[in-house]
Amino acid sequence: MITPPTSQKELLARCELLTGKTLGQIAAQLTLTVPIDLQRHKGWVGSLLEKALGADAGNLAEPDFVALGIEMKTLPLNANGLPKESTYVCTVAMHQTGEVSWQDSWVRRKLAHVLWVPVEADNAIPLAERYIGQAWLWQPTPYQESCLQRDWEELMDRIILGEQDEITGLEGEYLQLRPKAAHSRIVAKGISDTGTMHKINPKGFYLRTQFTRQLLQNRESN
DNA sequence: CTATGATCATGA
DNA sequence: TCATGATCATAG
Repeated sequence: MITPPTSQKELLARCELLTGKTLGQIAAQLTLTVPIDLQRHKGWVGSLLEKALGADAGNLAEPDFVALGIEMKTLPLNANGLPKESTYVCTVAMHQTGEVSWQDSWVRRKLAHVLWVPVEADNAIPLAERYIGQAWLWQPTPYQESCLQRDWEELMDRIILGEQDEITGLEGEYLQLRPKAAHSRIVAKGISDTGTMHKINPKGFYLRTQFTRQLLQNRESN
């Protein structure tokens, strides 16, 4: 187990050591085996890089680097070097609905300070041969945050009205709400328009690739 | 079940 | 081709 970085500088220094390495090389250093593909190991790349960088939050609802308050996200890149998938942020909180503000929302806390780690994700490249790109730290600009806040407030308004089941991934310019569960039959507690609990399929917030593509493009300014 | 980490797979 | 909805693994 690698000790957590004690400073932002140390974290970035560790990232530099990973830049230009392959997933196979990193796995070898940690004595881990590389799966054939990600079909049954969807979170493998993220977990590998967390271990390599010394993330210590485990599966707690905390930023990956607890002391630094920094969340790490891998950014899967397609053959053109652009983000390939949306980025999961967190599940929608179904408790305390009606009294959550953007300022203390889970989404805002998660995205307050993010270490983005680009990783090749073109399926034509064997997993072990995929390269790590240069990671960078990001904090939302006031404009970016206002966009996220607007999407979040629109979605939360509907959830508070008990319309969570009607929300589709089509809504939200940069932040969307999509299913997030082991499968579509699992149920969680939700809230109806009358304020009573009922069963619904859990959903989570995701950043659209359009948003992360802009972050990648503007990464020098962050 | 909920949290962590995400990508898969299919329809449009 | 690409985004939405569905799904996979693991820990507690």
